[in-house]
Amino acid sequence: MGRPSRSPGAGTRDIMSPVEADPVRGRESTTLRDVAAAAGVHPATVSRALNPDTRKLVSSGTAQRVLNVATELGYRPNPIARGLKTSRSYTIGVLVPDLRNPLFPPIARGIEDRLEPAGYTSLLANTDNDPERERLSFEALRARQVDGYITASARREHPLLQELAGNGRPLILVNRATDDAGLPSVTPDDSDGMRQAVEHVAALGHRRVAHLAGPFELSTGVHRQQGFVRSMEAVGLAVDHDLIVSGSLFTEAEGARQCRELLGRGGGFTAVLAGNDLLALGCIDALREAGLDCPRDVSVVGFNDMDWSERFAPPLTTVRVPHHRLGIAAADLLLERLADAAADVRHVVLPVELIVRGSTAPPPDR
Amino acid sequence: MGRPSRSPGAGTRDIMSPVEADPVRGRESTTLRDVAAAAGVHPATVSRALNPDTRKLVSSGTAQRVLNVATELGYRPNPIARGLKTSRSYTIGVLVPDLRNPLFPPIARGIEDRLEPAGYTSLLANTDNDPERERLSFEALRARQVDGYITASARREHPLLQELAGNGRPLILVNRATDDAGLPSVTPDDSDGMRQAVEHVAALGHRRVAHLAGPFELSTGVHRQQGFVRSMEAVGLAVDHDLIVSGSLFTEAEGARQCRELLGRGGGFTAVLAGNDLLALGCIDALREAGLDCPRDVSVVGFNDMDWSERFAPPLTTVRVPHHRLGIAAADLLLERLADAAADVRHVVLPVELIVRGSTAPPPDR
DNA sequence: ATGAAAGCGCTAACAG
DNA sequence: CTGTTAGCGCTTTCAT
Repeated sequence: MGRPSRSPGAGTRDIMSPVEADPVRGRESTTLRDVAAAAGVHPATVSRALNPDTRKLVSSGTAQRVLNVATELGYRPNPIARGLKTSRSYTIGVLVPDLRNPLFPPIARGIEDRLEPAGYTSLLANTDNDPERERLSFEALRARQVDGYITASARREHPLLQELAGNGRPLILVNRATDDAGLPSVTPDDSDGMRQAVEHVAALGHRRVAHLAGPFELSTGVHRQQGFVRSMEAVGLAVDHDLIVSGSLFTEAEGARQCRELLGRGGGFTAVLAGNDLLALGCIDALREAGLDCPRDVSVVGFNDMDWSERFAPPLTTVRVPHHRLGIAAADLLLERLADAAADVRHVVLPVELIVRGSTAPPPDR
Repeated sequence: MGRPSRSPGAGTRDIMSPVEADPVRGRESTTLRDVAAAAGVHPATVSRALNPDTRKLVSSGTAQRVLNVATELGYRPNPIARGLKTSRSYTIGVLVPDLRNPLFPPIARGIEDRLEPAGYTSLLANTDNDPERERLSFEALRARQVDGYITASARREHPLLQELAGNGRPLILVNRATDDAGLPSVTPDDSDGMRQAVEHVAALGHRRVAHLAGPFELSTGVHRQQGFVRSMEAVGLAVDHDLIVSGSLFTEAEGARQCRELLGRGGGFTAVLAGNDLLALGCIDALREAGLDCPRDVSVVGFNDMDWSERFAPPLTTVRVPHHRLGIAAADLLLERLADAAADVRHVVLPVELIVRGSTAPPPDR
């Protein structure tokens, strides 16, 4: 307040509030035309002066003046109008199965962190892994004229995504990929994560190692399972197919069910590598139900390193997936294709890291 | 394919693919004009026929025909163009401090769940509790012509929000409120939650009860603190101001710091009621550092019932806040004001419920 | 009940 | 360098 630094000689209209040029009904925002009128130039000139890409088309004198007038008037370009003309909305659609799954907030955040400096905003939609809902969400986003999509909802076979790929707007897959390599993707190194987990329990002395597989229709489900099988062989452990139980969901309840099934098959395992953390959590519950302690009787390894896994009882040994960076990388890929629609289709695979905590220990003595 | 139901006499152009009227360059989507041309009516008529609110202005015959043609051509209205005309975007801006804070995903999800059936999409932005970032986010949302805002980022004194309130677009507060009651809000019953927590530990036999307060500039911080003081008095326990330690953040690190401060003051407490779960978690850590066990030596109660609190070591006794419903209610309030800008400013307070788990127990014997 | 015409705010040729 | 002229796709008077 009372700061004197206002340019004094801005004409003779100092009787009016200089900034509030609008009539009383007020809320109409100032438009390009208003700026043009105030600066004494044509609207098109204002447009050119205000857009960095075209600014060089206008004399730096007028450009400066226009800029000043614009800020003075508090001019805010209307991207809707611009979008109508340019058919770009500077909005991108982000689809996730469910934001409440702890995996997705960091991914979404990573996407936003990368997109925002580039002038893009993201429209987030939850699909609940429901194809119908997903289709609707894509429609809604498409209707909003998003410039591109990033989805974390891919299944290995996913006709809808194929279809969208030909749609004209770029589509990036994050966390999960389709079998068809036609779509750019950013995924964690699932099989290497499993390798680290296998080597860890093998080093602890476990020989009978079980795997709780994730859904087969998801890349994360199969890649981790494949990684498990291959790494077991690589470290010279027998792969007993009775010790691999398939799952249809990545949930705690499913993990518990799988674990019970495993136990029902006769058990005899001392370590369980789960397809993800929720499965691992459910597994630990089922073990406890059966009177088995983790890690004393059975070691359990998760996958993802979801938030607070270090606080669980026991603290979870798990493979850390850099979800935030997954989001950043996906946004990068999208930006790349937005700039050049013919850019190569890339598949970025991010390294993962085993975090050893309290849910793994040497096998019990015989 | 091959369906015969196409009006036969639509000219003589049956030599062209009937559906794919677009030239090969294809991806131009079909517009109102295309539908009009195909239906043999004026674009304005199509507009009227397609909009439920104006459909009655057109004969049911033409309306039906237009509708058919529209679906046949796969017509999708362009909300951008419509928005330019009507200055409504059917988009609402949602601001949260950080999506990675487990509080906010369920709120965001609740908002989406309620808004989507009403035809609205939400634009989500993270503010990191940074006023500058918040201002930028609001600008970005405003620029996108959102029809309204819901923010979970309110501080008790919040000039920016006051300012926005007069902005013409409705603004709803969720989870946290401002001191100024001028803005509609949906909040948990913070003081009642504290009452339940106080009564719980009192019933267990605790007399020396401490409070780790949340940030004073947040309504959740003060209301819980006030609830603490009042309820302590109500149950006849002394409020020792040495047992109330203020905090400046809702984080685990801050909770640990507060707890150490409490310990440094001489201790003598047997229960700690934390301003939220993260504070409680940090507190338990600091207790452990000091060689104290929760709940054997000190009982701890959190606030929020964040996901997986039942899995922590020890499972957290905490006050459950219905975050998803908070989001739904906030969306309701917004919809209400969108329909009637002069609707009363309401303040919805949602009930909360103490969930007793393993972090509370009777005080140790002397 | 429908058509004509204008325009939301902006950008993109095309002139000059 | 800057002004003219259209027009993005839709809605809305105003006529008819």
